[in-house]
Amino acid sequence: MSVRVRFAPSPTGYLHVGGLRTALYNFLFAKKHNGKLILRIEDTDRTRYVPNSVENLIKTLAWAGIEFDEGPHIGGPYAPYVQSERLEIYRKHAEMLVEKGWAYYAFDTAEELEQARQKSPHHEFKYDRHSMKNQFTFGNEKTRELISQGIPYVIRLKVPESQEIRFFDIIRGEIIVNSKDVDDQVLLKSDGYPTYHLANVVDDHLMNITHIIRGEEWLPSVPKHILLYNAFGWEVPKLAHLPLLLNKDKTKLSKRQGDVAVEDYIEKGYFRDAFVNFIALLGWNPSKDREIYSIEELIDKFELEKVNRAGAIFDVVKLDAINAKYLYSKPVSELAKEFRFWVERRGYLGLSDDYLQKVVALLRERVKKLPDIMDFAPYMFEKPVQYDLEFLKKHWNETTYENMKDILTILKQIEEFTSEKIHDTIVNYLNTKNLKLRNIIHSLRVAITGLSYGAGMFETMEVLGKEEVVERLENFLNNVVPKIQIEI
RNA sequence: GGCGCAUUCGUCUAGUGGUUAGGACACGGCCCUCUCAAGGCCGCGGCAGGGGUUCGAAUCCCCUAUGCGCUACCA
Repeated sequence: MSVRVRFAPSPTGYLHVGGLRTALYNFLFAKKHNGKLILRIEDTDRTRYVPNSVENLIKTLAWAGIEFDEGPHIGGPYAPYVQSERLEIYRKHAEMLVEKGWAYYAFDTAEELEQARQKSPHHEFKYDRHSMKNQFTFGNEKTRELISQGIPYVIRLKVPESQEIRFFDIIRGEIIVNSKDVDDQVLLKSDGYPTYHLANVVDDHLMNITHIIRGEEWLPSVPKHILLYNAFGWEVPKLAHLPLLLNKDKTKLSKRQGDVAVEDYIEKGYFRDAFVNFIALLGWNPSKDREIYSIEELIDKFELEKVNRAGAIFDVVKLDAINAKYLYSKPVSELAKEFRFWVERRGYLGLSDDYLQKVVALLRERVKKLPDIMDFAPYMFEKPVQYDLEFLKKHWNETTYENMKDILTILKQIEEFTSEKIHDTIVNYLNTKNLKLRNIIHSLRVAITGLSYGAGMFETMEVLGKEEVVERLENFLNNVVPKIQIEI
């Protein structure tokens, strides 16, 4: 049978980076085996539904390069792909289970259950079908009567008293759980919606899913699912439970401790391929001495069997390093195109492609992310508004002003304003004064950029252009120096 | 509390009975140098602990510890 896998998120807002990794592994696995990737929306909790999150999810996944073969946005042979549109299917299956004796009606209210839970000291409450309000304690006749009267009810799974449930996980191997530790899970809620467990099992079967690849937090509920598959007489799909993505303190990755929404990282300017590359390597690694992989290579090398079992901490520092590697190796023309988006968003309009290319080429090795260039070197976009006086003080002496004035004069005479020409011109001048480059270059840098750091000074001047450089120097000498004279 | 899963440098990981336990990021030093980077070289640093099995264990088994997850009419 050909591979069919699914990504089944809840529409509760944004796409979590853990969700992206789950989606990515499903995607890689599907592509690797020429299978299909299905998007299924698990919106069975009406209280947590957030409008527009499905559109958002799809958009964000598309940003990462993950496209689906079937889903609510494109349809498919197993539609609908939104669980809230499949309510009758779940009800029918839940009732089928009751008929077969695998499930039963129960009438306990949420408050009653809550109270019962309060009584047990440490979360040790387990639903007792022999003492609470349900089909067994009430009898079939009364149960029918209550239902016909419209009394709210749920349908619960009748879990065997003591039975060994064993299953095989591709990543973790064989796992054995005794059914005495499994609760009589609610399958159909009193509002008519199914719980995750019922909907998931029914849909995975009806949609012919061959492999369930999902987060480790689902591992403890697999026994319930096995019981359901058995009750229906269905084959259990292959299982693979992925290790969790963790915060620095090793708890499950969550808000509060940093950004968890993929959108946050898009917003910060990480490259999609770098981000996907990073995420893919959290919990899986195809080799021992490489970490930069294109999506095609990831697909080619992906193996569920090689996925790690232990959780992985999401470390932004490492992400930055990988993003920087992409930044240093992508073609400048491509980067400039993308850079324009960020630049214009900050309100720097009307810059030429040529200029942006030069700026990127000059500064990309000094930052981690494309838009960081604007923070690192604002002077490439606007005239300096502040000057690093602390730094200037260290390099300024009684002759600096006159030297700089002379340099301004000779710079004006350069016809081809290239970094080599600028360099030679200034060095020649300094030689006549018996000075070294280091005696003037730092002050010059502050005068032109306002900062103590940046790309090579001559290259920077070339990119800024003669007119701009002259203007800045004149302004510095005529207007800035008099004002700051006392301080330096 | 119960059940489950996990445990190799600070972090991501390679490793599947015989390796000086490898790489990357981070960190430190040196080189390069007009600053800041990038790059090159060097260094720091790890098999949670204890028992077995074995000629030999990071690798297999058991125990302990620790961490995490689940324990909802949430997913």
